[in-house]
Amino acid sequence: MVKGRPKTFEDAEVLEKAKEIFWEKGYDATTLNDLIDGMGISRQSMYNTFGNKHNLFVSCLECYIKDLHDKISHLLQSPKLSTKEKVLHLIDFIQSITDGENAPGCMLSSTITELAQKDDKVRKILDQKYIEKFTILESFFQLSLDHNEISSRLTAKDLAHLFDSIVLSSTALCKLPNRCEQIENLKKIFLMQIEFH
Amino acid sequence: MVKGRPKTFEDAEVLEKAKEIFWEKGYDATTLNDLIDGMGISRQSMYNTFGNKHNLFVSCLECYIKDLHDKISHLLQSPKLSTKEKVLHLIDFIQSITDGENAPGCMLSSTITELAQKDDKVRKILDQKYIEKFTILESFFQLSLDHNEISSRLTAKDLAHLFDSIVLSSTALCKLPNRCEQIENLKKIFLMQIEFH
DNA sequence: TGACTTATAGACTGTATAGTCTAATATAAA
DNA sequence: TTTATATTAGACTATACAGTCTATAAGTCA
Repeated sequence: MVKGRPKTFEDAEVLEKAKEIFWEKGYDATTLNDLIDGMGISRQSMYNTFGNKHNLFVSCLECYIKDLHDKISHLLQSPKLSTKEKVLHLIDFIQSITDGENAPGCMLSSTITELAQKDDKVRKILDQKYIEKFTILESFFQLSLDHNEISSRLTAKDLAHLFDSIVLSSTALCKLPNRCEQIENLKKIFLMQIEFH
Repeated sequence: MVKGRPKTFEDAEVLEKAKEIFWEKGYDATTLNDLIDGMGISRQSMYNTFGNKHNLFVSCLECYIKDLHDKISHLLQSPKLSTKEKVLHLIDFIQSITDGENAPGCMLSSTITELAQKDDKVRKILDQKYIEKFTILESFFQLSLDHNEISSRLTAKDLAHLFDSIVLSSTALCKLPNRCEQIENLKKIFLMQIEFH
């Protein structure tokens, strides 16, 4: 066994809390005090466990994206749902992150805007993971088209691009007051591109 | 006449330079030294003329939006262009701000993401001006539909929302490397929504 | 020339922040 | 009990930044 006092918190748990804070406030606007208050551990424990603010952020971002991809993959592979239901659930996802006052939007999207240009490490992660997410969506639409479950004037790639574009813009729009109607409308426009069989 | 040494710079000229800097780097990431270096005036002159960094930013933002609206209005009212040409020029506008390395995107869009949630004064401006821009676009599409110059499954409002959404998302996407194809594709998708007569 | 205004460089101030260090305490195994 | 590690509070450091102040020069008019 290992000598010494054992850890009194779970890394994954406090990481989750840090993620919520970064997600809500972004990287720069989040101070170390915000973090340690929210994580419920001391400053020293934070540095011992995660190295520094930047490392912690990168871990949070990777955790956020992993959860996101898992959620989307799981949804799109669910055998219980029809293709139409899957698409409607995808769209519910947009609703869930853009609804209400101070909606956080999508952390992947807002990090692109805040950090992609000035932070090389973060840009590499965003670049790679964005492609990954795109591929998940494109494959789903391609399969649905191939199996004749949907048809569209747009290609699978187009549909994935359009969906991503709506997520990106909704993440920005939800920061202005009373843009629900506009986000609603974008969702409707997306659905109009697809006919379900 | 007024006594005293006359101003040696034009407010509008140095404001224009400040605008370029804020447009490229955003509000927080722009330091006062960046500004006075770029504007070519002393720190003191900046404070005498514009008050403080925040005021200067607000002036730049208003100046950016005014230019943008003038440019769009002028384009859409040009008697020399067909409706199709006008739409193609609109789309060229997206190209022009998202093309190349370190493309700045649309300052209105990136300011929404950076400041709309934490800066009341800026939010009010963005909110109001965003509606203004939207109205310009919607009226144009409505007129074009009414005059039977275009037809679409989408309403004028839908088309304006979709166009805005593509500007917003392109402004984010251009901060990741090699996203020209995706932006190209979004433009194509937009054009596919309209039939020109 | 004198009064007035604008300009500039650069020193200075106050504040916020990331990150480090210290001292004291707690827990587990040898 | 000793050794090693974990935890915490909080002091401390270094730095970056917005904004102010000072001293000095320069242009315009009476």
